[in-house]
Amino acid sequence: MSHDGVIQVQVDTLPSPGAAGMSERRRHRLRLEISREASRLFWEHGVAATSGDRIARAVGLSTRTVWRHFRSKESCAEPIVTQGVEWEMRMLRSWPRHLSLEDHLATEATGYARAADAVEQADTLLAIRMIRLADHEPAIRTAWLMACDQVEREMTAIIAKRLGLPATDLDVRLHAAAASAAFRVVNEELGTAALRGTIPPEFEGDVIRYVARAIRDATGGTIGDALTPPPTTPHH
Amino acid sequence: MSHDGVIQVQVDTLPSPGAAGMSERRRHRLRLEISREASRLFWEHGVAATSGDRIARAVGLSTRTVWRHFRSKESCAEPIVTQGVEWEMRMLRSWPRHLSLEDHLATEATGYARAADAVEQADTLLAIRMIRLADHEPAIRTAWLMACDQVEREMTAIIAKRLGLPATDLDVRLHAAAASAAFRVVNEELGTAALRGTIPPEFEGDVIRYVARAIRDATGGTIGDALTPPPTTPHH
DNA sequence: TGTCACGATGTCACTAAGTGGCATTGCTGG
DNA sequence: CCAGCAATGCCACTTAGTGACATCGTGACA
Repeated sequence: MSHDGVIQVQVDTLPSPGAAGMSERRRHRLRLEISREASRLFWEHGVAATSGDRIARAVGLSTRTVWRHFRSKESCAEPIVTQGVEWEMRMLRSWPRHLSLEDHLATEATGYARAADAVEQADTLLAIRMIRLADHEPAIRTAWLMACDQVEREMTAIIAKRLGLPATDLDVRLHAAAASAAFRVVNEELGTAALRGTIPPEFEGDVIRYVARAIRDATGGTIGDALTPPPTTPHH
Repeated sequence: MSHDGVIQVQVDTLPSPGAAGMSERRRHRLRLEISREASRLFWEHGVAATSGDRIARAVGLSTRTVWRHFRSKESCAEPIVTQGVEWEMRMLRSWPRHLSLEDHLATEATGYARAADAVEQADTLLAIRMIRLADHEPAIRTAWLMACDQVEREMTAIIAKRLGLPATDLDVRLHAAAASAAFRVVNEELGTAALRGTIPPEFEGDVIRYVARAIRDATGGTIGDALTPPPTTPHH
């Protein structure tokens, strides 16, 4: 694999005119906009009944341009789905060494709840719907699994850094895989719950603690504790 | 989702003429045969350069028939990939309550090593190659992730049974997800190692024990121990 | 201000992935 | 030997996705 066993797929963007091209930001926004319309159409009419043409028309672009930004119809769902887990990723990325996972999640989550605006909330709803669609639409499931794949990569980097080990270390990869899998399951559960309008009993009271415990369990207890401030004492 | 939050995708077979049609066995064998040729071609020429026509010609069928058995080009890789993890699934399915995971894997693995014939070994090699191809070919990665998805389902059922909990239980799903993720990573690592012809240091001596420990860790220690013979004492 | 450069988009022709419909084959029980 | 039925083949068709080239918009610079 790319470098010693770490699976590395170019996830979506085409050969990426990104570097020297359209500002990353603008490109990203456009992709997101297309993804919004695509997701809406997928949800309303199903994937099969939503053609590339229709997506393009909905967003006011030529079909060709849509294909310039997405390699396939399904992948149009990816940005919305990815964004749906982005804040969780941000949380993990900003997890300082001197906090336990529970504490960090708790502080971040409250901050986020305040910050979320209407557009973000609508996007989150779309993301949830896509995850749910993934149930019966294999094409969308692919997008969801790809997003989870991304999460796993991030998680690998974070865990590697936290333990002071290389990202190729097998234990690191195992923990990252297990932790992100736990994350995925909780997300699926939360998603369906949100659509049903009910909260599953396990989450009563405190989702944060549940997530933190899930990750702690999935990593055999290795990931979750606060580490002593000086960055030289990983206890592996 | 299909029934309360458990993601359930019809993984590959078309609307399945299976029930009243071609004997399951024959259908399965044919799919496997197509998958063999497809995988070989994917490996030798890449996915993009392998058309449905070519696969059909290679296996001696009309293109139309190939599409009758597979919903997409990529999914042609699935049977081979799935079969690559099948024996592991068989192992887990046959895990009796009174053995620890280590002990069970140890006994089963030796039995399997003896039983594997030439065709099986060739298929396994193909499977490994597909997993490796998944690195750079998103289409194939999908197949691999789908296979892992299947493993997770099986794992869910097994764990549920072992713990005496419903398969929809959140803890069960979390453990299953974490365990099968660990499984996946080990498989990826073993695959690349096998192609390199070297054995990663972590596996020195005893892969079995490593796998067992990985699963034990990923489930926070819940899955792995022997349970006392009477089926009424899950210690959760 | 004009124009030059360049990247994004549009247009159109084309390849290839799948699907629907119907004819043909081949097996199986009577 | 025939009736019936599932599997396959064949052909026409739709649609996802690409390549090549024209056009447009914008920003830098004389």
